[in-house]
Amino acid sequence: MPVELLSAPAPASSDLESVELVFRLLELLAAAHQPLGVTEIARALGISKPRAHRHLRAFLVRDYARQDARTGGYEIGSALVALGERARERFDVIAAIRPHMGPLREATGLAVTASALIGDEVLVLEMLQGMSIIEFGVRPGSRLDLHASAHGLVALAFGPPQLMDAVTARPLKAWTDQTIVDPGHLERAVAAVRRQGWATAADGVQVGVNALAAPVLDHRGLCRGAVALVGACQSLPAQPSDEQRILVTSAATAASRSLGWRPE
Amino acid sequence: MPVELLSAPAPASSDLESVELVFRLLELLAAAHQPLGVTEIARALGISKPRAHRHLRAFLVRDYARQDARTGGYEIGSALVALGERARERFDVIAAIRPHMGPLREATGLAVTASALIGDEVLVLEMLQGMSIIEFGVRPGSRLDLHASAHGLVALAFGPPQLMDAVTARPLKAWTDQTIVDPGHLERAVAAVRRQGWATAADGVQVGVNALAAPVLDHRGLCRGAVALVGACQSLPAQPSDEQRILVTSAATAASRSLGWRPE
DNA sequence: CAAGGTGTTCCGCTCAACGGAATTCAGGTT
DNA sequence: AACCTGAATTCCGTTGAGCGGAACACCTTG
Repeated sequence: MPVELLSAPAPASSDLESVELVFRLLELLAAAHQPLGVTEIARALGISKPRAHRHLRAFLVRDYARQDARTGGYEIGSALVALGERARERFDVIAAIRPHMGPLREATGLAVTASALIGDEVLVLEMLQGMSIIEFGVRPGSRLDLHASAHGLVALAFGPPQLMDAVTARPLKAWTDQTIVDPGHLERAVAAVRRQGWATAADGVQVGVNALAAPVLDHRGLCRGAVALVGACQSLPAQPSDEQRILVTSAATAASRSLGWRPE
Repeated sequence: MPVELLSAPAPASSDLESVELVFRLLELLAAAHQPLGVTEIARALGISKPRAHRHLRAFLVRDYARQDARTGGYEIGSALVALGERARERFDVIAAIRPHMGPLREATGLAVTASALIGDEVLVLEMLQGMSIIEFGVRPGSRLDLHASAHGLVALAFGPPQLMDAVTARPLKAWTDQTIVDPGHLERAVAAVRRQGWATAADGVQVGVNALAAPVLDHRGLCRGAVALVGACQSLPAQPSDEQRILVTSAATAASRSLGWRPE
């Protein structure tokens, strides 16, 4: 089972409560591991049974939910698979990285992740499981903290300069006691990443877990995302082997080239 | 660019127009290739500008949309990536098939697709691109016709018997003049698939395109989905090579085993 | 600097959508 | 077979969430 490395989804509110409800219902269905009954759903969302039922019916006609033929329970529908894929495609870095992920996994035996830099967030778009008995990984769709993850450090080092301001504006969350929380310390770490062209973040989010990331740049030299290896500290040490470093950076370089990036 | 093999999404209506609107807006954003302005969106959906704006704001707070910092345009947000992934995970066949897709692609050089049998639909969950210059494929999230695709024939042959009734209840759509449209013909084709353990569907959906599919079965011997190769008829002939057949069927068998299936 | 295009906010009105109650259905249990 | 129990579903009269026209602020562009 993959270790969860994602930051908690921020609960939010707005007017337009009806829209809010649609999203809460979608998320409830997506999180459920089995079909849910109307009553159950109504209770979970704090709404009346007729309301839940009406909404579910509206979900059904567009395939955002499906109804189990035997039990009558409701579960998440296939429309979301298509929609999620469309959303993912839009972040076109993934197309550039994908072809290099498989070989990277074969060569290292470790989990491989690809992330994109969207606004001032690092979003994990794809993951291939490693080959060890105990699996690590980050789920696609997770957002990674800029100061605590290897993906994030790469983004800070090679992404737009205002990223750093956005991060230091808020206090840095200490996921573990190894997480960088001091802005000065972070500046130095990022400078080092910029110099060496890759980042690690041993114990940054989860003790015992390390990642090794390298930036994917586009034709203008802007950082569009990153490729990373993820593994236990024993297989992916804080000082990674030359081989590991070279494999990751050359995968990232290859992906960058297919985005039109050219060295110097 | 991948050839589109998907059946057209059925437009649908229900009461609860507010829910409908949320979905139409999501789909519009997902389909767009660039950020859209409020006015543009309002026009496309046939609603007033304030309404569009209010809805978009509600989308923003939950990350179902994001606003481009420079232009102020709206585009699809990261929440959908996570949601789509969750939806996909739920169809657990994919976890069983995934590990065998990469090697299959390496061995054949063709595109590899994985599908699940959800209710009486075949849903494409994952695709790896082939290695030829011209790419074929089916987008994840697409639904395939049972009578016209290799995935579908496998589902008919190894899935629940009532599937066939569901299919023959409606007239069979002729995608090309090679598509099987006669129920009797379909019965015989399915019987053949059941005997040989794999299916092809040359020109079934698109002239010049063929697929070779084999079933993935669970611990009870029920068909849960399929793995398939997709390619041009010249690289994947109507009568596939022994090598191709063996590669696909053994990948499917391996996936079946990991779902608990045991031979005999 | 007016003219025409954006995005955004305000506010009074209205009908879409709500919830309580009634109804139907499925599956036990006596 | 009759009776229950707890589920899903439908009905319908009521009402406030959310609508749209109008106003506003902010850009370009001629």
